[in-house]
Amino acid sequence: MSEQNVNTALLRGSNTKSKILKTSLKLFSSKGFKATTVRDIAGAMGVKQSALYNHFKNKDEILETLVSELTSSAIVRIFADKDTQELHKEGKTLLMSIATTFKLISFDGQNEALFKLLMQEIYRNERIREIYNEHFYQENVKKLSGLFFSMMQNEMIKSGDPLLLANEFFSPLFFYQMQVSLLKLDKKSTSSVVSMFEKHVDLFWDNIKIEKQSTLF
Amino acid sequence: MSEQNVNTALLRGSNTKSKILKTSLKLFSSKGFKATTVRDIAGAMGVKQSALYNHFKNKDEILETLVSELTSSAIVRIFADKDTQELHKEGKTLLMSIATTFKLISFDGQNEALFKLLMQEIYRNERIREIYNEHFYQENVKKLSGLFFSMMQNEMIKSGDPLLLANEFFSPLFFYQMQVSLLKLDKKSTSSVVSMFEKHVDLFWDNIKIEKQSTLF
DNA sequence: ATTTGAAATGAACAACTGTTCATATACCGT
DNA sequence: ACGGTATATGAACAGTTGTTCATTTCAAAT
Repeated sequence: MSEQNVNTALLRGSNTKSKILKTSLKLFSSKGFKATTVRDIAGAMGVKQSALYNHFKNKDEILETLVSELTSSAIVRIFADKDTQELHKEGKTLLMSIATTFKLISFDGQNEALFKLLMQEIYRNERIREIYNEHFYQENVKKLSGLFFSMMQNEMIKSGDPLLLANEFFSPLFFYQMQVSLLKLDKKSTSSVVSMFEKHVDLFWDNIKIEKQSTLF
Repeated sequence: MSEQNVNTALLRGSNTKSKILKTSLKLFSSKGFKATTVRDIAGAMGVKQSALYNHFKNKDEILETLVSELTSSAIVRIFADKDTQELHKEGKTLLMSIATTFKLISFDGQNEALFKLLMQEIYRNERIREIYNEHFYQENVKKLSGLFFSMMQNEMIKSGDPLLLANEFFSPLFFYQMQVSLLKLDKKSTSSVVSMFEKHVDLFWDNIKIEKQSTLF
């Protein structure tokens, strides 16, 4: 039975490995890396602690693997599909879709956990700080900056410092995302913060757009 | 010798207690609470671990005491001296002084450590989350909101949603403050971020102010 | 000089930590 | 059916953790 081959091949090997990663991410993101014990992880997946050492050299390697996944996660790839294709969309629509991507991250379990892991370990783990800074912050702000520069040249928005605009557009989105993750921790309502993502884009666009009425003359 | 009395009174009792707090804050804010051992704290102040238990019931009580101090720290009291007296200042000047307060926090050792402690433990410590949310976020945003409302009534700025404006003014300041603390960790230059505090106020004010030229007619 | 009380010490504890390793188990290709 | 390989187990380890406590130190008040 080749079908069973495939099944068991998936069940064996990499399956428990990915289960370890999944369980570890859940625990690390809620208790923190240091406070999570190897026994916690094993216990949560109904296995003895020594079993984990068939898949990972040690506890640190589990974290390192999770951190590596961060690079390819949605958190870091806000512009993933967008970027060039949608560049010719109406300006505000593009900004809104970026804001929505931010917003949705908070409501996907995997991404939310990765974000919480990032926030909790960023002050202790130099590698995480590096990924945050280069991939999450710098890269996205640079792309935003380029986007605003194009918009200025196309006379869609007022001219100014594109990098400043990028930072001012980015930072509230980051802040609201953090607020959502904090509110969800205490099971509080997130609705008022969630609406801020769109309000931010509305206000931001109103402030930078070139008024159409002046094209009359 | 009454002079010696005063000296030894200061040396005894509360002095070692405050030294424990100072040392603990330094260690907690750089390694995290869980990763800092009682032996670390005692060792850093040249004393044996058991000595700490004459001043605090346990390790948690040290953290709780530090967290309590948070409520009265500059981090939480952005509006401390400002508020009512300066309300009649020119609008932009007031906003700029608030932004400067934010900026200066990152460059005062004590406040910087408290901010890092806050950021590192906010996902694990419910009390810290509560203080952050009520005193640092809600309270300041509410005050900002009232400020913008007054400015709208005095026709200093365009009318709109004051709470939205407050959030949009607050969130970049918070973000830049976090950026500074992260850059300083890796001993990187903070100059480009530091200049953002002022640029933020400049741009923000330009967007909300009522153009003076229209008062000509 | 003696008493007193607060603060520091040294030693020890029990619990918990990450990790190792010989052994057992289950499943695959042959 | 068999042998091999990957994975799981049980038990143990050495080190670290927070905390306790009887004893000592030492300056202040009597």
